[in-house]
Amino acid sequence: MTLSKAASEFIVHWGEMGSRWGVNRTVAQVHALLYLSAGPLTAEEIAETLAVARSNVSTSLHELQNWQLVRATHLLGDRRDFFSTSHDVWQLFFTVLEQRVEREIEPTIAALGRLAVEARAEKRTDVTARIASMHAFLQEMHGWYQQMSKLPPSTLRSLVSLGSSITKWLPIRRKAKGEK
Amino acid sequence: MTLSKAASEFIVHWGEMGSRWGVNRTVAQVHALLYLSAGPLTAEEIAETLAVARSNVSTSLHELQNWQLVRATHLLGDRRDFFSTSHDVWQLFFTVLEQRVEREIEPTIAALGRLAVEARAEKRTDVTARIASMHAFLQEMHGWYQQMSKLPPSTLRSLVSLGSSITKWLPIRRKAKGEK
DNA sequence: CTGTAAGTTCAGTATAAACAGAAAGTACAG
DNA sequence: CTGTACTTTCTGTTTATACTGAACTTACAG
Repeated sequence: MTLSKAASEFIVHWGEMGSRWGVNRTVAQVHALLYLSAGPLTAEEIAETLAVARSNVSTSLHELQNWQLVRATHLLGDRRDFFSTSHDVWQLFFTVLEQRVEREIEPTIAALGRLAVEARAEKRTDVTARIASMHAFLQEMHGWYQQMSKLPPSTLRSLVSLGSSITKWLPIRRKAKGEK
Repeated sequence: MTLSKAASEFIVHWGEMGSRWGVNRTVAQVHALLYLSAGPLTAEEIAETLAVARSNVSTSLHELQNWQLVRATHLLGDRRDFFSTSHDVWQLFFTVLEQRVEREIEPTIAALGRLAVEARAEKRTDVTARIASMHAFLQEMHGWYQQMSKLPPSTLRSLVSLGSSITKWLPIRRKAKGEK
């Protein structure tokens, strides 16, 4: 399979973006290719198109499957695995978000909770306060994320398209005297 | 300066988190140290505390200053630079967000805009649609981000603590017949 | 069984990034 | 000026990770 110029540039750019966000370049490129592809592809096709080793594609596809971003499908009378990803960008976004929250944010919150207790035991008041602030912040954001993730996608999209005009609907909140 | 166990673990964890999100480990550790520190520190102190080369600290501090996360201050009669960062987690979060949006998201949106035009010219209808969807998604999120970033911090924090209950305040929205 | 096509795992190599240490630069005190 | 304290820049080395190619495994057709 040969790529159009635009497709190829898209894939290259996606690979670079991946690198900047801690995602393996090949993994990101494989995902980008599947995203652009009209139908499922075999590992062989992916390796040829991206000009990387078959083994590298195998590993990357496993990684993407672990991230729940790619799934394998089969054709009657064909032993090969066919791989595909969602074309729904919102869904992709939430999958990645969900995975990163689960793998990185939640363990970090747990760790900070422990560290705050530890710091307090060490009587380092300032350090304790700093760790606790970070912990509280992550917990608050996480709580918000969890509530948002439970809303139906259509509501979520409405909230995003409303933007800051959402504040118009809220009960009026004014700063009390002396409140900073 | 010697670190308490909790402080040291916090810094190590922060360094690891940095790595996973495409931030240099030392850069993340220096920032974590400054975050925990009650007052400004010299590069020398930072290098000793983290046990890394002075030159590495110098580079990392420059990087952090480019990211607007750290600033240098001075003491009368002291030629050394003293470095510090905000202790306000929300502010730190928004600074990082702002920088990453500026450096990565905005250029990506621009690139996708160009690629969508290019794909259309190549008459690759499916690829065009896929690139355009990604472009539209990023634009929508970016628009939302921009509006949110203009709200006063207190309003923003209220929105986060409201969570999904915000939907209660919205004009009732029901799915029209046949709407999916 | 045997051969072939597909998929996976593994060991070694290559690459890019991080890092240290040395060298150079800068600012100022005396 | 000269020496010292501090900072930056540069070069070579180290390290971590990505990646390849080969060996190995599995499944199945003939």
